[in-house]
Amino acid sequence: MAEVTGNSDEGGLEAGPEEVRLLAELTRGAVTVDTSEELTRKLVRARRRGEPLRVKLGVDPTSSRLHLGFTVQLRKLRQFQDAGHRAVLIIGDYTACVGDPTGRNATRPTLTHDEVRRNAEGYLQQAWKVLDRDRTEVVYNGDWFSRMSFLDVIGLCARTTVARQLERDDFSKRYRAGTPISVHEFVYPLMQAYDSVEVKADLELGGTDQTFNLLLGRDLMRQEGMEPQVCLTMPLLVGTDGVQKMSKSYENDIGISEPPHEMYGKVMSVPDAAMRDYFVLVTDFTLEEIEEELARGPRDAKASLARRIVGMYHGEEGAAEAEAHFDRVFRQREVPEEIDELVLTSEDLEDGQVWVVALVVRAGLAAKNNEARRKVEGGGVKLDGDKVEDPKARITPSDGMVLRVGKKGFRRIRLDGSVAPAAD
RNA sequence: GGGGGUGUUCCCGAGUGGUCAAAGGGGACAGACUGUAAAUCUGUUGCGUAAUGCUUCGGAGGUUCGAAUCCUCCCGCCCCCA
Repeated sequence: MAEVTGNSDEGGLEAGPEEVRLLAELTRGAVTVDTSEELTRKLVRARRRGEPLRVKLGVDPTSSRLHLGFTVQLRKLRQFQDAGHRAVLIIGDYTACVGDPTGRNATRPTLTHDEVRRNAEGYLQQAWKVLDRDRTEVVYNGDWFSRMSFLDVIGLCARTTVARQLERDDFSKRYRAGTPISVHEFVYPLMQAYDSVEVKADLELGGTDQTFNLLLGRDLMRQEGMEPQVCLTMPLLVGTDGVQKMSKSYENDIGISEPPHEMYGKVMSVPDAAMRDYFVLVTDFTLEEIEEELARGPRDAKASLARRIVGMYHGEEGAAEAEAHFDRVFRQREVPEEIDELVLTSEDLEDGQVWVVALVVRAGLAAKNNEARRKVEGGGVKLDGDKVEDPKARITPSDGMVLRVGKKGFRRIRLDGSVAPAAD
């Protein structure tokens, strides 16, 4: 929880009970607030003058998929909106081209500007599931960066030092390990910091990994003679592996636009130890409710978590269906209600038969024959519930037969008109 | 500009003339078990209806009966000195 330090009455602005309450609410879940005094002062002033605070969140649309990890910041931003403040969502169309080096052990692959703009559209569509669109100002940082001259860029670079950058853990590790650090990676934090100057941010939100970038924003604003922004950092949500932060590149993410049963299953695959973080960071459960849920035991608590999360993005009904599907397929090991069909034509058959391995590949449940063969040998392939153990087996498919590969892969076999009903 | 390193299968990382499709770990997939796609344990993990088969070890040539391993050139990356 955030360390909330004493209030300040500097400038004759005294914090009333309203600010005390707001401060506690708005900093809930935060790891650090630099600084609480400044935030209090800003909140008081906002109330006095009736001017909402400008709360900045920068996102680099490196992908058009928005996952639960991002919603930690988005939800915090939403909280500020609900308290009457203005969300300034910066789409880092330029910064995404540079690539944030934070936490990386290698240079990020860079994207083209077009790819980024395209991603941004899909990204925003999903962001509106969390944010209040009417109170959000969307800006692209390419608007100002594209107008800067090379001299302007040099000037920006002069605002910080190499030594300061190298103090960062990720850079110093890479430097010591002998992995490359490109010069443009030093520029990234400066760009993010400069965004704050451009949008006159009162506060910037970010994950704890963004601390360096956020604090540099304060420096830059001060250098510009502006009131520095308050920096509020949120914990990073771990991915489905329960170890690394959620990220598409680690393939441990849960996208908020994924189909309900996929989402439900992924939440259920989160290790028990990470459950509390999920409850706290991405759901509306109150802290008391969370304790109650956890007390019900890991399986039930996780099911409840999964239902809530799916419900937030797919509605109650979608969540209920996802849960029913999960219970049926994974708890009772039964065939799901709805299965994709695999239509076989006479071209797939030889004397009315198919080689199992070929069938599995044809169904798209294995990429290569070898993979399919291994699954058969490992006992993972079943036809109408009967295990097929011989990888050389040829089987006679019938209409409506169910092919199962592993725990998750199902196909209902359909024979199209070109296949004569089995004569033998 | 000078000197020294390094590039391996999805990733990390061993290998230094045949016994190498290549140790080990991670990941992934499958199985058992179960409380779930948790945890734990087991197996598999280049392609191939499998054959003394085919294609891999940055790229192109070469030496050799035989190379990931040796040589030449090229490309990428890292370090030190200047």
